[in-house]
Amino acid sequence: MATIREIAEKAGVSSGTVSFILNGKGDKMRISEATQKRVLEVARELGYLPSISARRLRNNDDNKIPVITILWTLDARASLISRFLQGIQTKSLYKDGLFELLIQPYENDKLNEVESLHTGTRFNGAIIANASSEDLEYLERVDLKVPIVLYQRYSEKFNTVNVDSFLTGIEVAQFLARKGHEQVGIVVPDISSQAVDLRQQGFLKGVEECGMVNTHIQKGDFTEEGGYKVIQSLVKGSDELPAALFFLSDPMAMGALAACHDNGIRVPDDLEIIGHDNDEQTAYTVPALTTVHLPVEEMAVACINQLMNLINHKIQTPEALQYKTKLVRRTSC
Amino acid sequence: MATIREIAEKAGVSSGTVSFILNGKGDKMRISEATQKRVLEVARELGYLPSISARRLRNNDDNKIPVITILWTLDARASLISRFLQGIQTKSLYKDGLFELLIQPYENDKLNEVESLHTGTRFNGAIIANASSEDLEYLERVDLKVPIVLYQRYSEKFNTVNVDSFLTGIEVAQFLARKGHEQVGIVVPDISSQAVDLRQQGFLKGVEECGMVNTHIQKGDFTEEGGYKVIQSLVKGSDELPAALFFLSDPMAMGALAACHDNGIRVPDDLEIIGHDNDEQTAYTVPALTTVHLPVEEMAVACINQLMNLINHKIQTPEALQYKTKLVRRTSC
DNA sequence: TTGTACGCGTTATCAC
DNA sequence: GTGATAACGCGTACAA
Repeated sequence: MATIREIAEKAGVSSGTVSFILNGKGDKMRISEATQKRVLEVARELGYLPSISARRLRNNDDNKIPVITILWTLDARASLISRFLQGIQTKSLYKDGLFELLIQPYENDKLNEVESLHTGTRFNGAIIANASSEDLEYLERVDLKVPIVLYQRYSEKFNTVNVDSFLTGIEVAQFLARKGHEQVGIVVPDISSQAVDLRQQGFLKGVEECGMVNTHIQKGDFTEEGGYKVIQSLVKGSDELPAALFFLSDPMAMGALAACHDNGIRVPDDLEIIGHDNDEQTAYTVPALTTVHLPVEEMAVACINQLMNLINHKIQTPEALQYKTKLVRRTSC
Repeated sequence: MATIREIAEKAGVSSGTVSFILNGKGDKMRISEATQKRVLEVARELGYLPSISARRLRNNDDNKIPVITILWTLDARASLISRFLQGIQTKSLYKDGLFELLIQPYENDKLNEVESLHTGTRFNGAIIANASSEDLEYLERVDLKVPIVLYQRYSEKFNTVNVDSFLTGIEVAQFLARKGHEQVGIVVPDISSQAVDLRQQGFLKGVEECGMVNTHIQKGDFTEEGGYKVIQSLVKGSDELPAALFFLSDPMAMGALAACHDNGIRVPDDLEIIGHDNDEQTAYTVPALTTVHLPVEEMAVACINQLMNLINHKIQTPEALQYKTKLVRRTSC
């Protein structure tokens, strides 16, 4: 809270002297031991916290390259950020030194508490990931001072990098229909998400169009445990199991695989399971998980490029980039 | 690159006018359409990038609460950050609003390229995670302008939050000995890491002390794929399999589980597998993975607390906090 | 629309 | 030997 000048006054020296001492240049500047000690003491008393922006402004290491921030939710989905970063890394986008990258965690549904979106005092541009419906509505409503790219969400107001989630749902349904299934189900993580909603709608539409029956819509926590519990409750219930279950998140599908194993349900013989995202681990589950590949890495690169173009005034009106998902067939389905 | 004043000059207006226009207050300030257009045009030409530190300094939203940065490597271990964040989140440390948290990715072995450690122009304090031996050596050598806490590393120069990795190695060996095994092996990720080295040394020491024989020291990539390949090469080799294999990383152990399944090696009957870290997924592998619990969540909280105390001048001399690992018995071993 | 004081740490110049 | 003074970086906002 205290500034260098307040310390100076209280210690009876000049602000320059304080600066030297606080930066360990006291000896070099031949400032007496006594003064140094006194100043350090006062700084401690006053709880001195250096102003990093003043330093930065003075040092001129600002304003050369833009600071890009990824706003990522601080919940179970935090683990998904690693693929996003890998995408940025492998394209050597990062090494070119054209921007500085930071990740800022925020609480789901509380994007409105990220004030720097209005003040513009933290970054030159932001990629917003996993925005909940509430967060999205907030974004539509307010005026932001900083260019933004939305990842995996759609909006007419902003630049977006997305995938056709509705189509994905349809395609998964069609895939299951081609395999000859009649009764299928879907498991949905209990988070508010445009992408999840669309996948579900697409799937249900596809199921109907293909003449199948959707017997289960289960909700659960967006974790392995959530998926595990879904299977447990299905087993305990009296209902017949569907032929296949589409999990809208890989971690949930992995939990389900474990639950099937524990309950003696053979996958894919007794129940087929299909996940979504194609997380790194899914190729190494037992049995290997069939899942929908989400091109996270490419989308990450696209987000950065879009944002850089926005920051560099190369884009005027919002663009919506669309990527394609792809079914990865392994053994669980 | 261009400042507001340069734009003003080129557009033939004052800097205040430019500021108003660039912030969308042109209409409110009743600045003519023509001028607004001209200024916007010049700003685009000059590639104007607002100085966020100047804004921040002016807005006085600096200097209230400290900015804490987590320096995390931008490699396969990026996924491990989620547990670290969960620890901070659940303790509501984050919600108290006593600090601002950022994650800054850096390249393994290139901590020296993170200049803000010297300039102090980005954050008030940093938690450094996963420092490689090279990075650690660098830290020992240079003078930093910012308080630091090392996570999972030990150094006399800095505050550290750690675990006794050597002891962990010994304890795992003793555990295997108690199970009556004679021939065991260890699988090590090929990254330079103090913690990994110590675990390995401890394990080998323990193996010897317990009268067992270490038959394999395998290296591999720090990923599921790396673990998978280790098993593959063991299978192809002519050597007999050891009774148990200690993987120094859970993802590798999970890959190994998959490889065993694919090669008809029954776990734990033919080969026992034990991992390290107790990642979220390990409870849901098939079979469930026995592993060493690393108290990441508690350590994360400790890191933040230590760093805050450092920033608030409450700690003078380096402290080394020590946490305990714990074996989590499941079915793979 | 303009002029300008301000926020705060840094450092080169100057003084005793 | 010890330390003071003041210009500077750049966007903001208020008085004029």
